[in-house]
Amino acid sequence: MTLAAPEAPPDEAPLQSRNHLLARLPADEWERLRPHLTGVRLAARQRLADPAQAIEAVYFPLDAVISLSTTDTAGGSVEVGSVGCEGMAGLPVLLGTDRSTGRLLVQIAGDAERMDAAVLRREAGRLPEFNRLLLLYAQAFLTQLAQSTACNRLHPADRRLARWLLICRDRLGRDDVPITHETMAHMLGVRRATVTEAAGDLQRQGVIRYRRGLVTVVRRERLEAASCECYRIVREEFDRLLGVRVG
Amino acid sequence: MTLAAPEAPPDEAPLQSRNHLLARLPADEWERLRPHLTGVRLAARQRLADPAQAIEAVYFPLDAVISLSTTDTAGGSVEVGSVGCEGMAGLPVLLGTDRSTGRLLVQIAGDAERMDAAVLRREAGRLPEFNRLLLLYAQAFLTQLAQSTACNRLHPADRRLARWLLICRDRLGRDDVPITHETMAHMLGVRRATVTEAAGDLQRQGVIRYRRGLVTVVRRERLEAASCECYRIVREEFDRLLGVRVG
DNA sequence: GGCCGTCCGTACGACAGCGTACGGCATTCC
DNA sequence: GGAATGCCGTACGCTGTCGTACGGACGGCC
Repeated sequence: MTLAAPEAPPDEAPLQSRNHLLARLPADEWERLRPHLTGVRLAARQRLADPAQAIEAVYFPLDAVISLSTTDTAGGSVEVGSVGCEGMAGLPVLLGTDRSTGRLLVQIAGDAERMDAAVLRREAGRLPEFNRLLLLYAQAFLTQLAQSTACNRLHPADRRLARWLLICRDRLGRDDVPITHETMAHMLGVRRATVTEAAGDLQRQGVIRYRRGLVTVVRRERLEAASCECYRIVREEFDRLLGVRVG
Repeated sequence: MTLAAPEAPPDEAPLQSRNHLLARLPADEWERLRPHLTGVRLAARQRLADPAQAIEAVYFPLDAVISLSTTDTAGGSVEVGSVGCEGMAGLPVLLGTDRSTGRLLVQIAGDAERMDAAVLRREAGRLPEFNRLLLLYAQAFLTQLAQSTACNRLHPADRRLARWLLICRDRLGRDDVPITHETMAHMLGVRRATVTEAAGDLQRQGVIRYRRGLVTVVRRERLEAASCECYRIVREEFDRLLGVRVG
């Protein structure tokens, strides 16, 4: 729910974006970027980029969640990172290439601001604060990947599930997460049955509740206790670098 | 072994660095950076940065190998990425922060060029090609992390060992890799015994040979066949972005 | 030459997670 | 109302990896 500025007619563009990166821009840079942003509605399972394909546009989610996943030739696939209102999908464009490595998939439907890749490249060179913020975000994303690498090796499935749900809740900005066991299994790189068991435990403990494709976080603090430390570590790094509370 | 330019006295600085990033700089930028580089010898197990500590300098390895690893409070630790002559250790400095996330540890002793963090920040802002190359390297490193995240989740220990050995051989630039099973176990995040078994298999197949802390790659192409596809994927991305043959 | 620290081989029980599979229950659509 | 479909619960045997542990071998050092 966006609160329009009191003086402005309700259908005018808001003074500040719901995307945390865009919200931190100084007024002049924000004004300059606004004409290049297009509000779009992203549908669940929509593909925004495929491996080895050119990235046409980058996306600043408002309440959508986009996941970056890698598939191997044997058919296995795992999420390696996710992007919500705290960030931007399409970092390779910023870093100087237009090819995606993984697959960008809309995980949870919602709104986002879209910007042409060419515009991003041009404006990042002209607007110093925009550029600085995006590079800081790249560093935060890198931390997220590094932690996930360790997490996938060291931590059991139930704690990783708790972590994933927390992240998703934060990115989404509300407690109702529309998602199925099947999808979570793909994200975590485990069997669906493993998710069912772990989620069942969490539900019996009253931490979450769910039914047919809708998970509800009931006790956030206990979910955090059930998750591995990777959640806290990455979150604190985002706070430190970008000063955004992602939850 | 560096070949000095024929006309120059043998003890003068070489015309081009053995570090692939530095080697790709145009002459003017290289000349400008050279005074700020200090050749250092890195000893095995030396720590170049610790979690949450300020990064004082970045390193461009010549034939040393530096690994970035993450430790969790339970004591587990895994390598999340490694840096050799193809890159630079200390990306956070480029991206706008001076705090390290993981631990930078010298994996294999060797030479490197050292540059003060402050100098890197300043010169990256002034030398466009230097800046461009470093950002491309950041993207390549990101790909490496993403692939490792998936790899740790999807692939069995023996294939990951083969991959790790290949990477290390490439970064080092020769077939003799001075390393113990214990250290490899730490890097892969597995038991020492698991490494012993997997390495024993490779030795029996004549792919590698080893004795007391020295692994020798005998048949490179068969090692590549034994490794998971992650090796090839990351290598091709490095080639594509930076045009360096890392092996 | 003998000692000792480091490094490697091997073994055994335990267990998390896998692959597969079947059945029940909610929706939705006819 | 009935059928089809998607989603979730549960089960069973299996495999990779773990934790631990002991013994042997190499190499440096006194």
